[in-house]
Amino acid sequence: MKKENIEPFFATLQAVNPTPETELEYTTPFELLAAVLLSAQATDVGVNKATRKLYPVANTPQAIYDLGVEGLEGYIKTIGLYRSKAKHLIETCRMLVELHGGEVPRTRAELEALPGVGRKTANVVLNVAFGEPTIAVDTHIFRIGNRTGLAPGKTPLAVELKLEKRVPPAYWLHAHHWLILHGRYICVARKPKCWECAVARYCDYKPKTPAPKG
DNA sequence: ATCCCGAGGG
DNA sequence: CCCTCTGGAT
Repeated sequence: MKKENIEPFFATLQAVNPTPETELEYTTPFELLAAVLLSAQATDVGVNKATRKLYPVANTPQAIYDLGVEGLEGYIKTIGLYRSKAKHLIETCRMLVELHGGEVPRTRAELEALPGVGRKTANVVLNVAFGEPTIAVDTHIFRIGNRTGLAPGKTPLAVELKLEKRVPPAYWLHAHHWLILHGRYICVARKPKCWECAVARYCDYKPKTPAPKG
């Protein structure tokens, strides 16, 4: 993507969706952290389905820790990778209680020290819960960065660093959600819907399949 | 590089 | 059937 197209690319996404938000359901920083941890390689719809049952029963580190691994598994078995997620979330809850007074820490280092929390999850929590201008690179954003030529890179971290170089700082705070929603509904993995894409004119990708009839 | 791993869509 | 979904740990 040409450098001069980056500004109109984001200005257009902003016009389409002025105030983008996560579609994960949460009411506290801890509920958000747990939901994001559970969302790895899973859809937000599937995560919300589980947390709607879990959070009324247990929505604090102590309460979820008290469920135990097998108790927690009962609530999240419909989500992929549920065994490792249950194990990690229980251990994360224990650390939040013992090391952080039951609160969600606000630094990247402290977040990434929690089991099941890597760079992407930490970036989402810093952005959504604490308002920091991080750009979390997930499967959608990694795909869009490479497909459009906005921020090509061989790893998610490389794409993230390139985004911070090329995206105007004014767009950083919401860049993650603009890109993820665009990836979820328009620039989808298999057959991107270029015929209804608002930013196709700025994009390097040339569609291989025509628009469906009707 | 490989493993984990259910649900939904095509 | 195969692919994908807001990855992280080993």
